[in-house]
Amino acid sequence: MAKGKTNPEFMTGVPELLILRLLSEREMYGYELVQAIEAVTGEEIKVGEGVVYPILHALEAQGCLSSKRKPVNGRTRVYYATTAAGKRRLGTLVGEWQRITGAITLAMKGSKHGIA
Amino acid sequence: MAKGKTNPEFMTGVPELLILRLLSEREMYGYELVQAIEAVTGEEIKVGEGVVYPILHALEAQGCLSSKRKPVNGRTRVYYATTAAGKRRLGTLVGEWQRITGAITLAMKGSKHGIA
DNA sequence: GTATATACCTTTAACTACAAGGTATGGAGG
DNA sequence: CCTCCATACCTTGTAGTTAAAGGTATATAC
Repeated sequence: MAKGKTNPEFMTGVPELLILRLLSEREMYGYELVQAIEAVTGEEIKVGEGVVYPILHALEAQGCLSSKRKPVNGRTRVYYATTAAGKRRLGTLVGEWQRITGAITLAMKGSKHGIA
Repeated sequence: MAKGKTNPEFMTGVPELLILRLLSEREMYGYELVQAIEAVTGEEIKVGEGVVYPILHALEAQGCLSSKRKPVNGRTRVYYATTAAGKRRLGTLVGEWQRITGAITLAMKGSKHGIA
């Protein structure tokens, strides 16, 4: 099936980070997360449902998320919220993100392609 | 063989970015790059030879790098240097990196897990 | 002579994002 | 009524990537 490029540069772990970040503010459902990610990143990052749902299921299986089904207008929504383990996981990911970005910024210094 | 975790968070594309960045300053050989990456990132990022060599070969196949063999003390070193295409590729990657980090910074704002 | 550092390389495994589909309901437009 | 689109859930298959673990070989140090 898939023809387009997979695993684009610098995207590994980003969907999980954004999902945990958004759910740490308020509970949301999958379809809502897809649009919320686009919104909070200024339309720069877009993830499909095929990315979001597997991550939600995996995080729930790990105990990082809790879910509850809510019927709304005949449709069923599955709302997810972060657990204590989920907040710890988010903290870990944020730390990793800062570690990597810090290292890259350091490595890029003093170049015409420099970042900082 | 492999048992440990592969594809760690936020690392996709990072080795290629660092390799192109280092080679844009001066020509280097594979074994040297492994240690240089560790050095310029303040020991935060370490990549093995099994990561570096395949990337060097792929970039050369794409015309982003040129190579020349130099015998040194009985051993053979393969020095790589960036071509014009390699510099363009580096520019693209840096742009992507800034786009993603900018988007994440935006998304993380106003949280206790915030970045900026 | 044995171990370590140098220097090249490949193979295997695990993970991940993405595309492309599939199912189903409700509302709007013709 | 019928079609289309948005909503809302989901799975499957593929390609690309890193990392670990090997394999080969030479020079130097102990």
